[in-house]
Amino acid sequence: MIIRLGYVAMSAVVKNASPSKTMTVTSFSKLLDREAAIRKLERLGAENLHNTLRLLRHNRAHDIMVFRFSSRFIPLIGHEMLGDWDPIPTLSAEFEELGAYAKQAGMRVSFHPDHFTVLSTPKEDVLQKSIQDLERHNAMLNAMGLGTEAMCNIHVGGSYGDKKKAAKRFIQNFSTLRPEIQKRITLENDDKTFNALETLEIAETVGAPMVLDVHHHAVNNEGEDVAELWPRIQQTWTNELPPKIHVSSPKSESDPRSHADYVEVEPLLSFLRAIAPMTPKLDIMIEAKMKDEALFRLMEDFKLQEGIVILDQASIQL
DNA sequence: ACCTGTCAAGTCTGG
DNA sequence: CCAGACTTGACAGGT
Repeated sequence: MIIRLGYVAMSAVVKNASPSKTMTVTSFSKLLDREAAIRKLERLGAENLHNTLRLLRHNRAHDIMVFRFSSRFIPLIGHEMLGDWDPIPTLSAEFEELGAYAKQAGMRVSFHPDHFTVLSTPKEDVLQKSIQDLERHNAMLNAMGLGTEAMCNIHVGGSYGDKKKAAKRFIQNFSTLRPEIQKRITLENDDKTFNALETLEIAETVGAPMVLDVHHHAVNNEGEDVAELWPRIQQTWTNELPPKIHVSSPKSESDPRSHADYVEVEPLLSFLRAIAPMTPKLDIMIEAKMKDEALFRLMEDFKLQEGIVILDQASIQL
């Protein structure tokens, strides 16, 4: 099994390279010249995209081929206060440069619209905002010139006291999305509501690939053996992409759901060894506080293990 | 330079 | 029905 490691949005190594500089509504409102205020938002967006390009260069220098973009590239995008302001065409040159770099380097990039995007919601306004959010993420990927291999990972959402009904609503709402958006969605099990098996069943129904979060599974399950679920999870990856999993370690015994600074190698390795015989390729997204620093430390830990071939700075063979 | 409270968005819990 | 927690990086305003 060939495994590639990646990390999320920002670097612990590259300094002053935030991909999510922002502006609050309060400070935007204080600016008297609205046009100038909007230009400022666009400048922040350009800066975030430029910093992200710096991160991609850093990634390439360290053989990191898997990366998730920040969902906060453009401050206040979608806020009702800004009406029909559409900064994506304004920033098309920056988006294009970023996408071209990723594509040329053969990197796997993605988005993870955050928990305000909920397709299981019973509220029409929340649903519409969620769809708009997905549309914006899709538009950014298109502006980067990337195809449907660059995907948006989301959770199923809340249960509203009746998980079965919520799941049905998710499936119904998903089916109303434009096909282009549908093709770009992956579904991830969460740490409180929709567990791995429930998420898998929904993913199978709507035909979306499932991203397994091993840590979420550890804190939200009904006794399922995740290695036993794996063949079904893997089968949701019908496109050419290798399956992707999320990996992190619990912060502490008293706070098992929070993410630790680094990733424990042992529990990860036992899962990887269990699925290796049936999995030719796997991409791992590391979700640790120390970001790429955690990735490098995990690689050091892999080097000390038996039966692992180190392929380069960010990938191994097992 | 450093510290603390606050922040667009949604959901859930508890009062 | 409403306030606060959840979670997170970064702003904003203070010293």
